[in-house]
Parts: sequence; C-alpha cells; structure tokens
Amino acid sequence: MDSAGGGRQAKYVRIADELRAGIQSGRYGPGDRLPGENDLMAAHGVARMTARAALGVLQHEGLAEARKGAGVFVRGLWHSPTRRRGIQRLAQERWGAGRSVWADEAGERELVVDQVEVWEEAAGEPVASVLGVAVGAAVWVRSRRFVLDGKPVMTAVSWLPGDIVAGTPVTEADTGPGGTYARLAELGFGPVRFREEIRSRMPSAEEAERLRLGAGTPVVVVVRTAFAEGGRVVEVNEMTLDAGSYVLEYEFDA
Amino acid sequence: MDSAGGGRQAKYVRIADELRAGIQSGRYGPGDRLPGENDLMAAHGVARMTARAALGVLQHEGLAEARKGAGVFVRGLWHSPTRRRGIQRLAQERWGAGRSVWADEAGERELVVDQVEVWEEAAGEPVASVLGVAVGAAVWVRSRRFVLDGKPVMTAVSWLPGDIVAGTPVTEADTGPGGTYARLAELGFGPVRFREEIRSRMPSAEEAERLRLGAGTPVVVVVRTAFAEGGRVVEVNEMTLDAGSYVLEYEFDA
DNA sequence: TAGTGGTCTAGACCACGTT
DNA sequence: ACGTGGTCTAGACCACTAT
Repeated sequence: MDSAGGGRQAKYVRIADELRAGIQSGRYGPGDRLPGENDLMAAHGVARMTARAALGVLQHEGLAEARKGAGVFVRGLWHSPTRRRGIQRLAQERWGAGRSVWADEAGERELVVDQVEVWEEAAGEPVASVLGVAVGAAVWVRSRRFVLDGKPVMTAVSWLPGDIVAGTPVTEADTGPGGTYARLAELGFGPVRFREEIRSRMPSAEEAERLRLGAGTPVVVVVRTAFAEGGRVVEVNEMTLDAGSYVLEYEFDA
Repeated sequence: MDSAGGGRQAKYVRIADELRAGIQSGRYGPGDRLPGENDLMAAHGVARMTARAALGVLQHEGLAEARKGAGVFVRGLWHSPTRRRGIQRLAQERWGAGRSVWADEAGERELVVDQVEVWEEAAGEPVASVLGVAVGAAVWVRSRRFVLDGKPVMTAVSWLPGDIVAGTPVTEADTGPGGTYARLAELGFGPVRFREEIRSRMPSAEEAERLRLGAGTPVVVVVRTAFAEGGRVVEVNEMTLDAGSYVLEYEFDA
C-alpha cells in the first residue's frame, strides 16, 4: 500500500524505469505505442493514477508523447533537425547577394513565415539598454514565426533603432531581397559584427502553444546583437527555437 | 464535478495560470513560498491531487521547486549563470600560456573538478566515425564533472586518438598546465580549428541526478570537435550543461 | 508536534480517436 | 461502440522540515 514499504523506489518510478529501458533497448522503437494505462494497471497491479504517473515521467523527459484516444507513443527523436550554422550564415556574401538567410537552411523543405507583425513603439528600459538608445526613443519591432513543413520551429522578435529605419522598407512586412541586413547596409549601417547569446529553458504555456511543443520539449533562446562599423547596435533579435528542431553549429579558428 | 462543465479549461490549469500570473506580477518573488496544497484545496474547493497538479505545472515549467516538508517556492531564476565565451576562450593564447580554460570563467567562485576518470577503449562505430579512426582502434576517454560553488554545472567526456596521446600526460588524471590542448600542441597536434554543435533536451533520470537538476531544467549538450593543422580530428568533447547555469556566447565578424 | 509535499488507492465521468 | 488518455474526487499513510 505504501511507497517505501516494498522497495526503495516509488512504484511509478520503477515502472517508468522499466519502460525507459524498453525504449533504450529498442524493444519500443520510435513511433511505437507503449503499454497504456490499463495495461500497466493490470501488469503491475496499481491504480490508474500510478500508471499515469509512470507514463507522465517519460513524457516530461521528452521520450514519449500521448495522443488522446489513441495511446502513448515513443517519440521520433529526431526527424531531421535543422542545422543552423551560426557564423557562415551571417557572412556578408549571403545577404549581400540578396539571398535570404533562412532559405538554404530549410533545404528542400517548405518554409513559411507567418504571424508577421511590424510596429513602432517607445523603447522601454531593457530594450533601450541593449540597443544603446535613450529610454522612450522610437524603436521598430518586427515579430514573426517560422513554420517548416507545417511545424512551427521558431519565433523571432527584432528591435531596430527608429532613427535609422523609420520610413524605410525595414518597417514593412516584406523587407525585400536580402532582408533587413541588406537594407541596413544600403542605409550605411550594415552589420559587421555579431554576438549571439544562447540560453535554454522550458517554454511558457503560451510559447508551447505557439510552437506546438509537446511536454518535455525545451526552447532555445538565441539573442543576437548586430553591430555596425563603429560599434553602434543596429539590431537586437530574440529568437525562440523548438529545441528538438534545431542543432546550432559554430565553427571558428583557435 | 467535471472538467469541461464549468469552464473551458481544466481546474488545475486555471489554478496554475493564477499562480503563474502571481509570479510574473511579482506578487510572489524569487524564493517566496507559494500557496501549498492545503491552501489551494481550501481556496478553490478542489481535491489534493488537483492542487498538486497545478503546482506540478509550475515545477515542470521551471518556475517553482518543491522542498519536501517545507513548501513550494518560486525559483531564483537565475543566480548568476556562467558566461561561456565560445570563441575567445579557445584562443591559442589561453591554453598556450598554461592557463586553464575553465579558471577565468569561474571568476571568484570556487570551481572543483571531480569524478575524474580516464581509460582506454576500442572505438565503437559512432566514436570512430567522428574521430576519423578505424572501428576498433584504441582511443582514450576522459570523463569528469565540474562543480561550481558546490553546485554541479557540467559533465564532460572527451575522446582522443590513441596513436597520438598514448603514453603522454593526456592519459593521466592531471594533464598539467594548459591542459589537454597544450599537451597536444607539444605533440605537434595543437588544435587550430573548432566546431561546436549545440542541442538542448530534457535530462535523463541519471543526468538529472548527477547534475542535481530540479524538475523543469533542461540540459544543453555541446559537442566540440577539435581539428589540427591538416584537418585531422584530435579531440571530440561532449559536454552536458545545466541549462540554468550557463549562457553560451559567440561573437564573430560578418 | 504540526504541517508540508510525495505516494497511492478505487472509484468516476469526459472528450476523443479508432474501429 | 469501444478503448484511449485527461480530469477529478475523497480518502489514506509516509518521510521530511520547521518550530
């Protein structure tokens, strides 16, 4: 009846361990259905909530996902995460040539950019600080979502100084060939140096919905700061990635 | 009595939303105790398991952590994550000067390297492939854990080609001043180029224990490949980081 | 000792997907 | 129609922490 009586471990932990071992050994392959609540109740003589707890462990570890009315299935870790080459993708030749930075990352797959919103606002404290403008100064904000083969993989929000981009195509939904960086270059503020900061955490409920993340899937947050000649910050871009959809790569000399 | 009857949302979701709003608004600050199971049962007229479910949501989001016998507390996100400068830290001047790559990252804090193990083994398929050696060839493996101010923050496993490092200090627990890279340089195989691949996922139960991770904390996996002059791979290092303890930074030119 | 979270039971109704 | 996971109840005992 109690938890510590029989063994040292909680029942649901032991059941979860057993299922996990089955996944790692290949007895349950990607896409396979795991024993369900009723199966586990019968096999281990436990209550429904205990069986659920065991399955919940695997879901929170990202190893399995539940589909209502169907069962709990082993996750396909991972289909084919996008390789994002942090340094080469931002080489000037890319956007200088009018080529979208995102296009060749997608490869053969269909990339859709949706939920595009662009607006002007007054810089609050944190934004003003990183952009290097006065609090209350006009900044333009670009927000959008990237969907690859029907699966949302990233959201991004950019902040740009209003005194540079006001009245230019950067404030339009479509920034034209080469994107924002090509336009900034034409304005004499082409980025010459970048800094990317990478964090990872669990998503908020809203982020999980917008990226359609299953339980047990973290997000990777990349904050890129773009510097023009002279050191002025011309863009700050905060990207929120589905951790399962991306591998970030940086290659550099010693 | 039912879930969909009263509102659209499950009760535990609404309770979790309310608590989350309280955290984000600052009503509950970092380190504060949240209303406990009994409080929520009384306040919302729900059963214990329902109150638990609500608190569980916040814990899995990484916003709160439970302490047995004490309560559920708002997490201190984040104390002071280590800033890991991916590119500068591997500049030749660093390890060339006999300075540990890890030392100045730790700053004032106390860094302990423990659980050090070094052994020789025959390369399996995946390792042979990335190291560029034959399957079955001798490789040396270095495994260790990094503990910062008493908190484990990273584990690391390195693989090195046996034909280069056999019989050298690289196969000892202590590799001496400048570490492995300085020794490789003395052997004529100093790294001149690096590639780092970054992924993020939820930890396994074992990883969570070894890094003492609370629920809702992902790990970041960094796989670094070091290339010597001529392109030969001289080391592959797989690092598993507590996502809450690190910010990775890469700074580079366009 | 009193209160806390951790585990567990044995029921129940629901929305959903597959058959 | 049936089985699935999702939610919920009203109890219970335990180990742990704080007082």
